Order: sequence, then C-alpha cells, then structure tokens
Amino acid sequence: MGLAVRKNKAPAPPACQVTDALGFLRGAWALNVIWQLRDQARRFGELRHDLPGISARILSKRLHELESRGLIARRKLDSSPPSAEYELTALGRELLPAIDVFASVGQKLLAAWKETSPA
Amino acid sequence: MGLAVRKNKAPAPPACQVTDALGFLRGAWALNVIWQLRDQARRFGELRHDLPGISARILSKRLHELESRGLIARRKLDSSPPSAEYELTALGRELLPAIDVFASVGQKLLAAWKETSPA
DNA sequence: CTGTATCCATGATGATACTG
DNA sequence: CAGTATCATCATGGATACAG
Repeated sequence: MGLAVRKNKAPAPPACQVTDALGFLRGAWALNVIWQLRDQARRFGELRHDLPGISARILSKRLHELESRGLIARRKLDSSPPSAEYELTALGRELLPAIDVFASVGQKLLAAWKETSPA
Repeated sequence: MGLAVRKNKAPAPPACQVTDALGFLRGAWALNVIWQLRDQARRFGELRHDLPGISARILSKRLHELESRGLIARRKLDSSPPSAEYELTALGRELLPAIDVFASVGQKLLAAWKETSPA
C-alpha cells in the first residue's frame, strides 16, 4: 500500500477524515507537481525540468492521477509540435496555502535538525 | 523510493523546497497520527484504536519517526501498567490548520467525484 | 516534445508471533 | 498494554527504450 490506500479490509472506518480525504497526496511528487503549477500553467517538459529527479513515467502518472481527481486540468495545445499545458483547478489552488505551511514547518524542522547535528 | 527520499543522485536540487521540506510526510499515516494528537495526548493503544487499519508495527515506526523529526513528543508514564503518551510539539501543532485544509479539499474532491459517478 | 511500456530496486504496509 | 522482529506483498519510483 502506498498512501492512504485501503484495499479490502476495514469496511468503512469513519474515524479518519484525514486518511480518507488525503488520497490525492499519493506519491512523493503530488504536492510538488501542484506546487510547480502554483503561478502558471506548465508543460510536461517544463515540469520535468522543475522537478529534478522525477522520471517521465512518474510525472505522467501523477499528472493523470491529479487530473482524474480534479486538482489539475490538462489543456491541449494545437501547435505544430504537439504540446499540452497543465494548470491547477480551483480546488487545486486551495491547497497552495496549506502546502506553504507544510513547507514552512518542514524548513523549521530541517533547521532544528541541523542545529542538533551541525557536523 | 518511498516519499521524498533521494538516495545518491541529484546532488542538491534547490528547486523543490516542498520536496525537501516534506520528509515528515512519509508514509500513509503520518498526517493521521498528527491529526489524532490534535486535541490531547494519546497512548499507543488509543492511537491504534483511532486509526482503524494501522498495524502496530507501522504505528510504532511512524511514532518514532515523527518523534525524531520533532513533530511529536513521547512522555513516559510511571504507572503500574507501564504506559506512554504522545503529544504534539509546537511545530507539530503548526501543521494542524494545514491538515485541516487538506482534509477539506479532499472532502470536496470526494464529493465531486461522487457526483460524477453516483452509482 | 509528449507521453507510454517494461524491467527492476526499494520502501511502506499488514499479519502474525513474540518480548518486556 | 507497549512495542518489536520476521515474512510476504504491493505500490512507488527510476532507467531505458519506444511510440505519436
């Protein structure tokens, strides 16, 4: 199981709105993809460049998944070199402030950790 | 690779504050554990009960990891049945509003999805 | 350029059994 | 009750090759 994915056990545990609702957090890159789309629509290649280390396969998968979940939208461009742009939906944009908080706390965590073990 | 873990490639890609800072998001249950601790300290067994589907092994791992990252703190209780309580640190509490946003957006996503495929 | 298909490595998780 | 060890399984992810 990857992230917040239940296969066939627990019938309907209503105790975790968080788990249930956080399915879109799947994978290590989901939030990053969203984050990269924060200001403008981006093309596949641009995202690939902005996300050092991501493979085309995974980027493709995350893009599709986020699109199917309604967080991002794909716009096809009818240019001679066939292209496409991805942009956040209204719902997707709602996540930005929260991602900001997460990143901020993460920074503090990293900073605190460096103080503890500076070497 | 699980979540935001880079092994030995990409030297130091500074493009993704998000990825770098979101290490604490590891695993499917990290946010849930934090969420369960939102109001009061909880014991191991209580958390296990509050997180239907989580295994003791994973809960233990997440607890240790979140503790080592500084998001939660463990308090040992010197009661006759040896017990321990886990509570959020200040940093951990900072995440609560953000988790709230995530859960909220997730709910809307689920709702929208149900409208699309009601059957 | 925009993706997708295979193959393979690693990590996360669950089940179960076991220790303090 | 609290927590850990082992085992098996599956999803995520990377590399590479390939297709539109």
